[in-house]
Amino acid sequence: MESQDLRRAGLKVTTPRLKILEILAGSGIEVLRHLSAEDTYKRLLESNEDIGLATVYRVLTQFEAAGLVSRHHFEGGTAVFELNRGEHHDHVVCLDCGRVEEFADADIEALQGKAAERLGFSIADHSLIVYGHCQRTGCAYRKA
Amino acid sequence: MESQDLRRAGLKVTTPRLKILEILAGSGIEVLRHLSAEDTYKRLLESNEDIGLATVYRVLTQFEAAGLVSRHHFEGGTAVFELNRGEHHDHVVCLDCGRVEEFADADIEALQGKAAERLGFSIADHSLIVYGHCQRTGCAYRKA
DNA sequence: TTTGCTGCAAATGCTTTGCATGTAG
DNA sequence: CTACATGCAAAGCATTTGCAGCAAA
Repeated sequence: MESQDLRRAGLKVTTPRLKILEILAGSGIEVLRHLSAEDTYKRLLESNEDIGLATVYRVLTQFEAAGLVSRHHFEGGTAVFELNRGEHHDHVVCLDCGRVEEFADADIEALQGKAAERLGFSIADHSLIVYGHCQRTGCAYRKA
Repeated sequence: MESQDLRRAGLKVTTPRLKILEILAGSGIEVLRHLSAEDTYKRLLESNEDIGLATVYRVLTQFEAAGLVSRHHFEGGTAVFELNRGEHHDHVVCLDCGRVEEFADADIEALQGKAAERLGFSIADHSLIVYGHCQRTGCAYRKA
């Protein structure tokens, strides 16, 4: 039950929070994993939920603070959110169709860490995004 | 002469463009290498230049299109610009003082490339930003 | 009941644009 | 002279916030 996650995060269990968590968790489909606030809002409307956009932003921000979701800034001024599933990973974004794929590479992580240490930094976080073009059928239809 | 760079980029040589290029190039000091539009604008005012903020944005955007500068989105909603000096590099940003350091790592580049290819992407670009805390004297005074 | 949540509308911060004027080539 | 640049003010977007009403515990 998702209510547990909310309680554990010290948040009251409310409809908006449950529904948003559901939407983030429900779309197991990888292409739909990364949602903007607006995307999430639209999904809520489609589900006939009467939840304001401001609440969506508030809830997503709280989820982020609670460690339930991650916020990413892919290019285009709009932030996207994704449910945390434990393991860290980086992203590849298709410039044509917006498709987002994930990958994890321990070697890259290690090298990053070394580079930052060499400069006298203790690492708190990092963001690695590769932009490219995917060679998939159906590509380019989402951006249009 | 910097006018050459402008002409080569197909841009008319005007005072705003020259001054902005100067500011970006002039501050060889590494800490001052990454400037927001607002930062740049303030420098212009300090130099008694009567140039509007809108022009700063326009010029920086043109410079980016011409390949003269790169735009980065470090966390915080504000874009920063940096003069291109040929070699690609990544960034480490101090969360306390905002200091930005650069590093280049061919191994990371190669691994990124492989990861993206494995997913069926041809790479166009990428952004790697490490956030951390620098252990420097004077740290934490810039953010305040 | 009490504390914390929500919706709405207004405010914010960064960036872009329309338009009349100015200027490089 | 002509095309492109600039300045200013207004518009645009994504996101945040103030506040009165609501709801979870």
